[in-house]
Amino acid sequence: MKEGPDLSRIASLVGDPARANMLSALMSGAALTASELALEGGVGLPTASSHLAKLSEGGLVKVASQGRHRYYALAGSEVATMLEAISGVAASVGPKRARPGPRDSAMREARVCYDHLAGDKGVALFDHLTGSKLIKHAAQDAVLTPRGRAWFAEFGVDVSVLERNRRPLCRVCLDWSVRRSHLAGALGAATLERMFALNWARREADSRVVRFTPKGRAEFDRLIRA
Amino acid sequence: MKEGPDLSRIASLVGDPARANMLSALMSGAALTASELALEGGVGLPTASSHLAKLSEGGLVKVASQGRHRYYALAGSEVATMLEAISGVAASVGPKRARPGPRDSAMREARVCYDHLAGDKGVALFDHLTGSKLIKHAAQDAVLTPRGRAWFAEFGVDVSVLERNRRPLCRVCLDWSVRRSHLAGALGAATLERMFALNWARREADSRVVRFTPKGRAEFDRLIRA
DNA sequence: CACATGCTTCGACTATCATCGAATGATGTT
DNA sequence: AACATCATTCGATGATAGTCGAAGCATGTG
Repeated sequence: MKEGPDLSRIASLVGDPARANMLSALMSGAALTASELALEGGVGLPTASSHLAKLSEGGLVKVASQGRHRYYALAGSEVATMLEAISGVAASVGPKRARPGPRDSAMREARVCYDHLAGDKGVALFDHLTGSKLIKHAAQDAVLTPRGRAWFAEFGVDVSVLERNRRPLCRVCLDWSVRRSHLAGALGAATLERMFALNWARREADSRVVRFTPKGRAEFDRLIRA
Repeated sequence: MKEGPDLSRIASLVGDPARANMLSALMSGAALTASELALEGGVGLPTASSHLAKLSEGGLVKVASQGRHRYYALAGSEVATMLEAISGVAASVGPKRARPGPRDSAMREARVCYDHLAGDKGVALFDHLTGSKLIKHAAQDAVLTPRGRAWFAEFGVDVSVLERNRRPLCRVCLDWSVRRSHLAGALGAATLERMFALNWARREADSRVVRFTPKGRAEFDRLIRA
């Protein structure tokens, strides 16, 4: 009863929510670790590992061991094209967003993407950073300008400390709710952390939603308007 | 934990083998009935109905009631594009045909596609029909030439009887094993039936495989070589 | 009106698979 | 060498979803 080019084999790999989220995260082109993908998928580490084994076995992702990390990435552009095509159908035939729901709109406004800020707020911040020439955006990466370094220092993020870390300072991430980029990497993480420390926002329990306080919202607006 | 454009929702629809086979069958562009799709999917009628309800609900297929038949077709070109993209990945990353298995190779050689002959044998027949100008192939349909009518009469198929039926005489169907067309419609069905009657082949139990007898194989070769 | 055909719904069963806790392996750090 | 971190494997559990038989609808035919 088996049929030709195994459509269902590939589609069922994408058909699991956790795996679909992982693949979406990899659509940015970046290579992510198993732990990062576990968070993206909203599952535990063992589960994620199992999923990644299946994706790898199925030829959708490739893995590169590097130290004690294992970096996963999409296997090729064909896979990315396929995911885009599926997204297209999902968006067109599945408005399904009849009643977005409170949780959903909150996710669109601000959410955690691994450890940095995504959603409208994340994109707004990124736009300001590029618009004011505080960072220079090039392809998958971005570099901090001298003025940007000062700007972050004033905000309370010590860039020089971050640079001692192995983790890339600036990364760019694409999210689904807006078709735009936001800041990732060590700097993105530190920025979100700083916002939490300043009590501008806090993370909702058991969710990726970031909920801003009224004060935080005002301060944030002032920050990116300056 | 829900994510953006619901990738997994769409992909899981395609992720079931029965549904994937149904969708593949619909890739020909033709509208098929629930019964036909049940055969394509290799499942019973109740199961197929359930699947079709899901596909319809999910926006992948549209349905048109016409008398006591319900004709299912792909919802749009976007869906077809997506299926092609998935097929592309399936074909490229999933040769997976390491050990095709006996059943599989038999399926490739000759199988029933609803009620007509598909696989290598079906394609070979179709090639002969077009090559010898016995039928003229145009898009989704085909028309029988006068010489073709005589050819089928000699083979033992009375075309004029078939024409009294409501069912289209000539249809063209695309199959997965070869990327080519074979003959469907009332004429395709009658041809296969005639081959069974001549004892050239018989249908394997609980399968779509058509197994040719040695004599049948020789006769068939002679038929399409003449 | 009875009957046949095509399809859907219902109910029950089953198998597959996603999930996580705990343990193990692998690599880098102190 | 001891420890910490990242990741995988194993084992057990639970839920989802595919499957079909039987019955119910709907539509066409004698």
